[in-house]
Amino acid sequence: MAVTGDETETGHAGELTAYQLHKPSSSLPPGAGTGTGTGTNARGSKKPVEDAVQKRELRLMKNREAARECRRKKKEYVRCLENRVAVLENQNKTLIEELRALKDIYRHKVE
DNA sequence: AGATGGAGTCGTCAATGGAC
DNA sequence: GTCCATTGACGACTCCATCT
Repeated sequence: MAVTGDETETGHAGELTAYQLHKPSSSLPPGAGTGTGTGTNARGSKKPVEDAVQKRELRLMKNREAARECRRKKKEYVRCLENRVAVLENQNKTLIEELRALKDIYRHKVE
């Protein structure tokens, strides 16, 4: 559980961190990182480098969303499990009480 | 007041499985 | 075989509590 409730909009969400800016991007095609020099071609058609960069950005964006959704679902799942545990614990308590009462009744009968 | 550690969140990468 | 969605793992970062 978070100490405070302010999960969203705090921290570094939404802006580039030093880590993001400097992290080596292994999945980038060779030469796509700097955007200088390589990949220039005739005008008109989209440069392959630009295309690759755009593709990468799209992929990152989609994966970012997917990760968010994945975490949301996981949290929901855990919440459900915790709920279920609480319910079952209650049931268990009730059954134990019931058993105790029945045993009492039986004991009085045989005595 | 500053250092430190723990807990939580986020973005990214990489592996994987399913659909086509 | 390729594409895409999902998810575990990792590092970066923030916030808060506690210690010195």
